[in-house]
Amino acid sequence: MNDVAAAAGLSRTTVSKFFNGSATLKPDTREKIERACRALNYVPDLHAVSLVTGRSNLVGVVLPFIAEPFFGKVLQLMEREAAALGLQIVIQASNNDTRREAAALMALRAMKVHGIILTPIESNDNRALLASLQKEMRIVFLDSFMDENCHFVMNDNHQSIGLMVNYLLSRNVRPAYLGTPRIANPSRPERMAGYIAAMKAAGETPEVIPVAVDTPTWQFEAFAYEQLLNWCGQGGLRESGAGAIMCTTDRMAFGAAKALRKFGRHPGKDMLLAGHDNLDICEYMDPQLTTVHQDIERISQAAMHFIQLDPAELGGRLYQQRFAGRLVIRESA
Amino acid sequence: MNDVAAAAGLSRTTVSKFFNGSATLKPDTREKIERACRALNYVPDLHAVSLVTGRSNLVGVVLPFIAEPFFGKVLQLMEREAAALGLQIVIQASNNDTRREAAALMALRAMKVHGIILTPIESNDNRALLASLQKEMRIVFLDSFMDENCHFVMNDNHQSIGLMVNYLLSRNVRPAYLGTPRIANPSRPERMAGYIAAMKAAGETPEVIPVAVDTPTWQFEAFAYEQLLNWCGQGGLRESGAGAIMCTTDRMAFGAAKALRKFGRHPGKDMLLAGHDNLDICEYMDPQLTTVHQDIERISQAAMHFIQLDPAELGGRLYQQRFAGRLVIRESA
DNA sequence: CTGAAAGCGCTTACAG
DNA sequence: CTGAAAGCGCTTACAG
Repeated sequence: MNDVAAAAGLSRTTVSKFFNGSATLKPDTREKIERACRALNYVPDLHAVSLVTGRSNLVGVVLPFIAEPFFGKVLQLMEREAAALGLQIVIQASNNDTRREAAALMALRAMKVHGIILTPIESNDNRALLASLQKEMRIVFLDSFMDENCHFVMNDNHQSIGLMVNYLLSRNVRPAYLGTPRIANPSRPERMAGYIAAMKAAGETPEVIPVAVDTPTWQFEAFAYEQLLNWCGQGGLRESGAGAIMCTTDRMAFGAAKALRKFGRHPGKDMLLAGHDNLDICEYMDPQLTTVHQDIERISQAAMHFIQLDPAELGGRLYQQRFAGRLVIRESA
Repeated sequence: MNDVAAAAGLSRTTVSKFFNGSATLKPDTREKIERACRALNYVPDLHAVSLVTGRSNLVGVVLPFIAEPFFGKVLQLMEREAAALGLQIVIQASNNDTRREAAALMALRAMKVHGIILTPIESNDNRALLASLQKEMRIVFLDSFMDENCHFVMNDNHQSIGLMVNYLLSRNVRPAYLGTPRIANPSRPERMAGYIAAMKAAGETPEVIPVAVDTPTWQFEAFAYEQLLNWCGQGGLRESGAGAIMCTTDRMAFGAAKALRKFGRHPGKDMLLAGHDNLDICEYMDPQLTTVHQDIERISQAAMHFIQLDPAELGGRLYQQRFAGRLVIRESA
């Protein structure tokens, strides 16, 4: 910066003002600085800036897994938002390990990140840590949270599940429900409750497919495949009278389809099948998967919007947003 | 840090040594410091550390897209490596836009990142920028590069494609080849050359499916679907005599399967179908996709290994690694 | 609109 | 093994 100031024949203060967007600089001065920067290939040292200002242009994102298609898409959308705001994303995966999650959070704190976007693991291990962190920095929960007393952005599960139940009923089939493994809070109970409520509202008896092993796995396809195989093996298909299997995620529907085929069924023909999320790959499954689109565009936008929000604007209120899903009808139902 | 030093009754120098892993501290001293840190909930300010040391624990990763399943998986694996090395990943997506790519690179430079892992866009726009950046910082190319004069880690395309050609020939079918859209350099020409070479070596005539519009798209499924639809529509299926469609990526195989079905073919039965990469979803396609597994575990590891390598260890040599693929036989071929 | 000065929280020789 | 001092590259009142 000294060099730039010297080359431009100005003081460091003036150069600093230039980078902080001061409107009081003469066009002439600006140009001199721009020229000097270009000549010296100068870019301000962000660590020095962060040290003195006490904040950085970094935003931390902590997700259970990065390669999970839903999270991958959300991350990509958030990156676009971040870039537009001049923010950089530091990405960490907790890998469903509470210690990794805690370490990631602490590292982000040491970096004085602008804020944190977090999809927490379903566990109480980091409850205290999170509670104290929430006091000193901006933290918004995405898709999942510990308790209602936080900022969050997520899908409107009640609405989106209701949409699918009613659509399936309108096709004159009774959907049996296959729920998520024990990982996503509060989406798991919310979606289940949404299914039950919508069925009852329509005067139908809900049928939740029993889950043999309720381990907190992220292998949705394998989980659904095994649970449904089990159910079919025990005569569930015969006894149930359900005309559709309604899954809480697309990935589960992919596993369910495989299990149905194994039992000689043709998903979309003699047994309707529905997912939830609208992953890109749905269009290329056979049959193409009918699902509900989560509004990940707005979810991602809202999360990043919160990060750059001046806390004063919230006026002490909690930032809590739920976005409505949209039915996407394809071949499977 | 002053507070910690005071609380522990020591000087800042000593506390600093503690964090920099000096072995010359008395156990007694260490414990005092640890206690003080815990009491004060202290973590060193990384920006101050970076400012004075001139380097950070940040590593920049620039990919064309984050939600691309292959990149998502690689990113996840790299994050795990980074965490183990005490590094943090700053992720940026170029979105196939050279200006975004240039901006990402400059931002990473301003952050004094430890190094950059880059999958460049196929374009010459940032050639000069990259050349100058390569001189001042560690940059390793992943899966793709501009010219051979760089550090890179990637799949051994010649080997992996040859593997599939020979497998298909061993099943007594002649594979026609559907190549990647114009985006991946040098993988696209390498794989094509690998196919042609393997066919010729086996005494067979190569058959490359002509591509109508060679736009640089990342919509692999849609691209393959359209190209194959075109080809089938023009009687390619009838005239070719090929017994298998060999695709350069799994995602293309998904699109190809859809096109084949549209023309009344049954992938895996009356027309074999093969992919490349071994995405997780392959197992849940119908038919399950036969493919070749890219060794993304080692590719990711090697990339991160390079980042934390002391340049002196290279002794001026280029770090260039190609990893062999592995055949994964399922139902489609 | 511009300049001189203090300070952000650390590390690193250097001296003891 | 520990302490006093300088300095990393910026920003921010403050004075002109």
